[in-house]
Amino acid sequence: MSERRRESVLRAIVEGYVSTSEPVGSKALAQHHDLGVSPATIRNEMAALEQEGLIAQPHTSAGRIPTDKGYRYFVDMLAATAVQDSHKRAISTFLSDAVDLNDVVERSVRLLSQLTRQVAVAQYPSLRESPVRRVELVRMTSDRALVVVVSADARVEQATIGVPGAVTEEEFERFARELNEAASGLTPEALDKALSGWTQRHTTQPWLRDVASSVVSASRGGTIERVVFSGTGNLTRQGSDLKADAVTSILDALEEQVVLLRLLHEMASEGGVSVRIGRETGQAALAGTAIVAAGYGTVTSSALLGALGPMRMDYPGTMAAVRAVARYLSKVVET
Amino acid sequence: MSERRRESVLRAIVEGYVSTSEPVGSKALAQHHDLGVSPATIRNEMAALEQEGLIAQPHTSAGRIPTDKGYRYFVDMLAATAVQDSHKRAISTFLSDAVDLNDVVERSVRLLSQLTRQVAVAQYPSLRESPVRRVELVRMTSDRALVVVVSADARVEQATIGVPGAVTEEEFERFARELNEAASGLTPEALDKALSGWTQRHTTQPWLRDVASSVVSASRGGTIERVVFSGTGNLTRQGSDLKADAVTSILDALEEQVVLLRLLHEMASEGGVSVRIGRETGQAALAGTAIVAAGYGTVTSSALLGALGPMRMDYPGTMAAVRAVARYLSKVVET
DNA sequence: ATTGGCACTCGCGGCAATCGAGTGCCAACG
DNA sequence: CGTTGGCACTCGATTGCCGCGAGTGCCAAT
Repeated sequence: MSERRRESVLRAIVEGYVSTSEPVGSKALAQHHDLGVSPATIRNEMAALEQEGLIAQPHTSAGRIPTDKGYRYFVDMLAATAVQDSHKRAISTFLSDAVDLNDVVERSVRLLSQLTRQVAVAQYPSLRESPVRRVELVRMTSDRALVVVVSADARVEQATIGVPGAVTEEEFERFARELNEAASGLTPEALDKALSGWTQRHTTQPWLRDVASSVVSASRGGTIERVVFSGTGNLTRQGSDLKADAVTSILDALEEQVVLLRLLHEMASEGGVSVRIGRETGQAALAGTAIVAAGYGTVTSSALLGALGPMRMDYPGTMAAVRAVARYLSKVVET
Repeated sequence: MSERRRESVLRAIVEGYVSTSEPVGSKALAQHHDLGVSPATIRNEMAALEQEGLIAQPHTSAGRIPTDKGYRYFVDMLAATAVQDSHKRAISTFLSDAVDLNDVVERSVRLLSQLTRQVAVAQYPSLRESPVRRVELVRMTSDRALVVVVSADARVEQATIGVPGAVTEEEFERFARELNEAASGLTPEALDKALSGWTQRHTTQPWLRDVASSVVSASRGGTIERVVFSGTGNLTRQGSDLKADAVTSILDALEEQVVLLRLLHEMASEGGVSVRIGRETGQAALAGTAIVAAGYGTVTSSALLGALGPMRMDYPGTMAAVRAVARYLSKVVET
């Protein structure tokens, strides 16, 4: 009972089940995957694998299918698979003519969902440390103004704040100029100090505090972390194991975002391409599904990109696609 | 055979089928909906309704279900239904503390999906005629700049353009100032003229044309029209008639956006709450589904909001909810 | 350790019988 | 003439049964 062979059997079972979506038995396995052993031997190995909890049989008289643990073992013994050439080409043509960050992320997620035939999710870069490039204060009505913050990496954040009607146009313009001078080029930490100094000098104008705080929050993290997704149709597309109520809870979880964000954060800390299978997600709503994710971006602005689908998933292919898109995305975001 | 009664029968069939999702027969109908007639009479009416193509029977020995046309007739004879008090309260509490337009639209769509238990869709206001409030030109790197346009209704649009490296900081700043002066307060038409004049005066700087065109396109329509949606989980939630492949094509259509946008545009022209049932949508992907939509916003910035679900839908309730949210949304957007 | 053989399990597809909801039609009634 | 009760008929859904075959586990032989 060489360890070697047992792994081959597991691999064959996973591959067989993934491609046919039907439990695979000892006979078919011995025939097709030309490992020079008889069905009986394979049955022995299978029994052992089942003992270890790596495979299971749906009913007594059926073949075996991998369990969560089985998929996990399979993934762990996987060497990195090369990306298909067609995929490579798709990535560069699809992403080359994106116009801004929004567009890049949106295209990426759409592309990834097509390559993997799964639901693709992407978290927007959170831009923790992005310095402020410019701040604009625009008065919209007599009692409301818009704060527009342009960060060094071409992101534009906005917020609405209240302004006392008593503030004249000239005063307002002056404050706007001062603000711009005080804030330009500063990182969030420096910004915080500089602006608190600024508001201190104008204690008669309490609304400036709102302005300052919105600028600071825009520079650090910007808008609330957001997740976009694409390819939800793949969840119900023919060949998906997922039952209707499973799909429902996945869709709900996607829209909830909170659940997903927490999970992605956890995965982010692992580096490289990280995979969560079934229960490993820790989310009841995601039972029966697996997520493949990879970080993208630089140290200063990092986020995640991934694919979500039924546990019965082409892991090598999906991992390769996720890795490739993440890598390409990193390049684009960095420049 | 009073016209009156036949309509009652149709109404009863629709209501029955909507609530139970099972074909309704003459017997059950006579009993539950206390119209003082015998099953036999109802059968006669049913035969007539079937003749007119308003109802149909799935199999010979089953009750009747409404056809597209039947639902349409039902909807047309519907008087406006009052909104539930709980819904009213939900709307004001849910939308009251939204911070900006994005937030308002996002909350609305989420809310509507909860109230109707359908997929809610919303188109962002397209702001056709919104004058420009301010234009900022920010140089990001030596050869790229960001154009930020703030429109009079507090929308911020952005675009990236290329700048020749030869342009100095001083020149750049001067152009930025000129642009701002030339563009402020102008409507798209005036803007177009003013900016073409401006670029004419600087024929040595062809990149200014890019700037001008992005400002103009930002002021009219702004970014590409976008549709957001929420509640996709409702498509597969228990009680939905939709079969898996129907759900797939709906999800695909939602992500496609183009299809949906065209449909919404058509519906926009009808005013009030407009309903499209089954084939009426004109989209093969939306067979078996119905859309209830209403416009929101003012004359200058209008867009649509709606609910999409299986044809077997609570039309009165959905229409009331859509109407209510659209009305509330109009109020918020207007101010 | 591997293998062939063998009895056993059990899901699935096909088939027949039954059931019952619902219909259409017709004759009778006010 | 519209309404109603009665009745024969249709046909999908359910149930029960049977045989098939894939797949297993175990055991004895190599």
